[in-house]
Amino acid sequence: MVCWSSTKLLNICIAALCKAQKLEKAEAVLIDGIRLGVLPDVVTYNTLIHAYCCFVSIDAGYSILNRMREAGINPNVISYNSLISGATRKCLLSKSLDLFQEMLQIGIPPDVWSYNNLMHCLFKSGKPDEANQVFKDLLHSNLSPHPASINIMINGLCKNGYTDNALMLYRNLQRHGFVPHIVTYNILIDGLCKARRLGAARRILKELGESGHKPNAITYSTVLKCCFRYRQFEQGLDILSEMRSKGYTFDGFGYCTAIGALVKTEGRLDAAFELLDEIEKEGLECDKYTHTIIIDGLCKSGNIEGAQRHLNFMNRMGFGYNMVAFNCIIDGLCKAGYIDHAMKLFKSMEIKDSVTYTSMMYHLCKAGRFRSASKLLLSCLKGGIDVLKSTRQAVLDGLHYKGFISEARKLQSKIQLARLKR
DNA sequence: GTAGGGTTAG
Repeated sequence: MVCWSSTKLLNICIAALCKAQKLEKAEAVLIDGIRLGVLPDVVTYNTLIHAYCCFVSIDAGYSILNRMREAGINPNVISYNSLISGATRKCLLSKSLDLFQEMLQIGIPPDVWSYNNLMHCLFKSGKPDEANQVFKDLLHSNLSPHPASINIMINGLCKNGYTDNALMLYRNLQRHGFVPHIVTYNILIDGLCKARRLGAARRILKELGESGHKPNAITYSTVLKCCFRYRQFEQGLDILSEMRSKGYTFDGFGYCTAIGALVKTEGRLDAAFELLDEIEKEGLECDKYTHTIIIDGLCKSGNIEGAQRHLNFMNRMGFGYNMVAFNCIIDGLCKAGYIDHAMKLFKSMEIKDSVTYTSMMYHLCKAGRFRSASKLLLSCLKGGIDVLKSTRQAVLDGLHYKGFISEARKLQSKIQLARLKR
């Protein structure tokens, strides 16, 4: 009795450490436990398998399976499901299939989640026919499908371009008493939107309203994304205000979707800034990607000072070094004709990438400053930074055009040398 | 355990 409860304690402790990604500590606790006579059980090892699959690798998870066998504990369906779901997450189809097969061979009967994971993995790997076969196997087995099985099917069919089949399956199941969940509605709305089937998407949205389920944050960001994708800006903004008036919950993700779409598709910075205010009021967070889209939008609209101010604002907010924003500002400065200013900023940057270089070189070439561009190209070659072929060519052509033939030849040979080294 | 993504050059 004492032993049983101490194993349970051990498991709670290991589970907490695994959840915090402290795998080494979890292992240490396991070793200490064994030394004190607390025997790990199948739950202990399954917890470790799950954690290793999540944070290390499937192979690391599998080695725990071997360790548990050596300790005289037989793996169960949960051990295998953890491995298969890990493989599914990483889209390792052959591993998923092997594990499923292995499970059957050693006589562990798969449960509905084994099937679900396998279906999901097949869909993610672009094998809808095979996934459909697994679904049929599930229906013919003595197991009953979980609501998630249906969702995985509908989602997989949509993602693989079989929106009609997804809709047919949905209607068919409904006739047989299937009650869709909010997840099902969201999957269908997204799938139909992406397939440009807006009428059908609207019908599902209406059904969702009539079902008694409440649309959630995912529903809204899906619908919003769809509105902006098809340039229905006013409708998108209407949906936003409708949500506000009805007091629906909306998360930062949804706001970011809306802001990004507004700026990228039509340069609607006014509306974007309004939403940014609203995010703050709601106590939600806007991520660095969305802030960077705003900075780029400001640059593209010619408001480089505004972009600079927004970058300063990001710094004050505690966002780290934002190379992409610098790249946007450099590009904006060049396009506005302030190449020297851009060059100064370029030189001050702590970290640069191929975009920084490509952008700067392109504009130097455009301004006829081929020798400066050539210098930058040389430092790219030295630093192993990739540059677009067209930009490389522009530098070479420019040197030729200006009559710097020997410089062009030297550069050409250095480009070839760099290519050979790779 | 299944649903909504992402930033910059050319």
